[in-house]
Amino acid sequence: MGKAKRPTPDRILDAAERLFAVRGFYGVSVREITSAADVDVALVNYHFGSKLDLYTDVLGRRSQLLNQERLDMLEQARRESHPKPPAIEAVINAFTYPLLNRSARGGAGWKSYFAIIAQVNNSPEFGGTLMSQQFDPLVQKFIDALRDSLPGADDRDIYWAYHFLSGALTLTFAETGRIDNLSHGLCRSSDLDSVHERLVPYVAAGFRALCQRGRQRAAPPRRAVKRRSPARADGQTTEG
Amino acid sequence: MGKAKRPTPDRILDAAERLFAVRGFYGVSVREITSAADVDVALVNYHFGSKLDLYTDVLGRRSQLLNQERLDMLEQARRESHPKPPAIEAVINAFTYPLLNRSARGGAGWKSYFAIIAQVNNSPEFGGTLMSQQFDPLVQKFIDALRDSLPGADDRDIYWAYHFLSGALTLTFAETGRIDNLSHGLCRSSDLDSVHERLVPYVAAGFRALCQRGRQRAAPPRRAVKRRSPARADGQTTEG
DNA sequence: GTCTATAGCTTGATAGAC
DNA sequence: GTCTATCAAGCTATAGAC
Repeated sequence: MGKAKRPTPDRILDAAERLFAVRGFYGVSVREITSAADVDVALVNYHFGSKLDLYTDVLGRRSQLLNQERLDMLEQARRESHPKPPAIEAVINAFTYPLLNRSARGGAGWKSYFAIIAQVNNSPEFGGTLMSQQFDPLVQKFIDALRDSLPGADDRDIYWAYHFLSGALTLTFAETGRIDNLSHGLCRSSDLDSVHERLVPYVAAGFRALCQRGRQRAAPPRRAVKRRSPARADGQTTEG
Repeated sequence: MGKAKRPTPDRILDAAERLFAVRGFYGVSVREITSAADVDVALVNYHFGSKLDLYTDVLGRRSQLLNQERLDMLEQARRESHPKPPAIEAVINAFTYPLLNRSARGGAGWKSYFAIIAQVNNSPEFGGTLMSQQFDPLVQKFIDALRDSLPGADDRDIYWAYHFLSGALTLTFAETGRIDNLSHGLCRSSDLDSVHERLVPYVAAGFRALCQRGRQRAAPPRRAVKRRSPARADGQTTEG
């Protein structure tokens, strides 16, 4: 970017984003942030308030923009398939593509943002509140779209299937390098195009398998779902 | 449990586990841990060494036991279907059931342990090293089993599909309460039996969809997110 | 094995000068 | 808007008495 000095609040947000991405909320001190941003310590308090206020502002800055993109893409998918509901692949693509695209090609700031999202989503302390605050209105709209695209599905199956999608997606954002170790370099955490190419069909198949379970419809879906094989090795039951 | 006082190292591990589960490695001080364990501050250093040593010991204590259970279950699935490889449902069940069962019915300590795993898995700092250290030898065996059960599959598809499973599973462990908010109480984070019932068919369908995909040619270049760009509403390809 | 004591720093937050 | 100065509290780690 240009050599012109960015406004102080932006400098603080940028530095905070970069540092929080690696060590999380508690692993970074306000002093480290202001030091990296090359501004005075007191300015965090002046511009943002508490450290937690800064943390939420770091997330909100990009979440807002992102949610608009995803909503636009969902609306477009709906328009294009109207009057029928779009295929779930299109819905899942609208949900995931803007994220993976920004992380892959949006620059270091976006990558840091997504790494923070991965941690927040999996935090017992912040996950329930912060994630819901940033994303739930949007997610509700996607849940509605999935419901339209999966007629007759049980809502509980849709919510859990969404939960699995959320976990797979945010672990991807963490880019921990673990799949690099595991695959001896065959796959790379940073290769988000490979992820996107696979995540959509994987998740779509999962949604269909769950939501078509137990349905006694005569009309055959596009693809038969294989019967589950009960591999309860220890004889215990897992269901109440 | 017995009223007899537990050994100091166990008291420290228990308290550390409980506190790390909520606020993570940096969000908890050694003093908080020893205070909760009702032992002296200096005893962490004496019994474990550094704070990070304690953290890894908290994980190792249960990971070891768990991995043995999962391996036993995998071997049993293999024996039962021999000479054919087991269905992938059986492999995925052996991978996930011991975890979800321990978290659901193993008591508070296990729940805390899994909450820590969720955070570590999604941590750019610890995810690559700590998770690999605790689980990769086991995961390699499961990857081999999946390969046997999915003849002809591309290894990259297997690794990425495993990655998606890992993310879905560990987000479940975090039990953040977010799905409770989202579903207005219809689903509950703590209802791990509902998770297990759905995770296995979901993941199995995802594996099959990925690994049985026709050999696809190179992906088309990525499109911009803007309105005029088609959103792949047809679901034919996921490359957006 | 346990505890006292402490070294040496760092923490988040802010009051008040400019 | 920025900076100096400071607060009261907390931090990890350890040496040394018992």
